Amino acid sequence: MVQKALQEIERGIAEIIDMERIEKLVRRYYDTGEHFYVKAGFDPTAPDLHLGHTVLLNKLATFQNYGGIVQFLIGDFTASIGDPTGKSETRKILSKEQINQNVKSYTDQVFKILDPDKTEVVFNSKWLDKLGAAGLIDLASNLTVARMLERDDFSKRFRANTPIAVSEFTYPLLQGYDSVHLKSDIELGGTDQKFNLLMGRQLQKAYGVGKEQAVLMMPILEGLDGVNKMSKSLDNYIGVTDTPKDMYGKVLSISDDLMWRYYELLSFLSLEEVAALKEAVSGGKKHPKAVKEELAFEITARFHSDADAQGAKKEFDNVHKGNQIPSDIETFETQGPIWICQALVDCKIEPSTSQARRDIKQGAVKIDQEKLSDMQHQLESGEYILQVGKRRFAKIKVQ
RNA sequence: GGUGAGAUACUCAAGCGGUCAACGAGGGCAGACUGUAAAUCUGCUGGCUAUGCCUUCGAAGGUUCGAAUCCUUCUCUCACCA
Repeated sequence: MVQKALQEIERGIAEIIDMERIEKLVRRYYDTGEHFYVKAGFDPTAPDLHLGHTVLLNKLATFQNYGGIVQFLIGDFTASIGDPTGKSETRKILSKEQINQNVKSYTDQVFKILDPDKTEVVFNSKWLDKLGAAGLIDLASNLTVARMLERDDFSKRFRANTPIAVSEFTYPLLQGYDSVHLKSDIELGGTDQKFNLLMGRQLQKAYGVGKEQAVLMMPILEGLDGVNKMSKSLDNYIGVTDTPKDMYGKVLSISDDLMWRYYELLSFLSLEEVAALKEAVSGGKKHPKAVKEELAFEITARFHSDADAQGAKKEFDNVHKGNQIPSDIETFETQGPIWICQALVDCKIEPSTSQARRDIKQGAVKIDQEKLSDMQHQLESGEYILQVGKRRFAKIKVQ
């Protein structure tokens, strides 16, 4: 039983520090029923969860099955200060109301995956507000600058002569201090968080908490482009609240290589089953697209329903195999006659008339499935389906 | 505090008085090929019913017929020194 639990815990992880400790905790749970605490920190600035987050959340859910109580930490303190990390992208300072609102939509989504009865939502402003200057200095004395510069992110930027604000040095410290306060047994995070996660261990020791948290790192999920990490700001994400149609379509748009990565990190199929699929594809027994469809279906069904996934698949096949118009395109009304470029902008499928002209020039614009070449074309009264490229559609009613 | 270097479009990065809406690369969009995949090839990539006009090269002023390019002040970054 314990063996099975440990196997499941280890699946798909990138790196683990102090596995012995995790083993002890799980074993103790089976022997005595005593729970342990698993911490994971979240930034309240981005309330829209995407599949990249679910990699971690799924792992947290696994721990809940084996005695873990999740400490769902909202980093509201840091968010209210602002973070100079992103080059020019200065983080907006959030108000309390905004944060609360974000957290609500956050937890609504999170509890689709996590068990609310085994989750404690905590805010780090509760103890960090009280830390004070003296506390911060005391905290900072636990760390040398040289050590701080070992962090990958910092050393790179230091060498590249890009600015590093002194305040940034405090983030790892504060994150580690959270672990001190919460007396966490295990902390989960992405591999990019390694330094910060280890800081928790170090500080727990320094502050005599009596335990040093084990650290478990999940791989970073690549976004749709297959290169960068999945993130909202890069617009290469699949949101857990995406419509079934979008979700299905987005999964199918990833490359074949990336598909295997998604299978590994997102699918609930056993590793053996995935290996079998891989074998079938490389042996030519299965078409990669068919395998990708299965994945798209699984993921869509998980966040919506089987019926929704069915519908999404049908719609997709109609549009792309049958070359039909999607069923749910937006309709706009306007007065005619209207210049085609203006109409495209009004329908929000082109950002500017300049861009519309360029696309017409390249033969990317269609009216009722017919390619348009006349840039000066006027739409008379009637109803038209406008299309730009393969995936931008709109219906327009001209009076 | 002193000295020096720098800030250019989504990102990196040329340009250093007119020919600059600004080389090049990446990214993005589109076309061909496909499986709305990847790879590859091609075109486009500030706005405006446009062989022209308008707004852009950290900010504000100035010199000039003319400035991203020269001068002044300011803001920010980096390096060395203290």
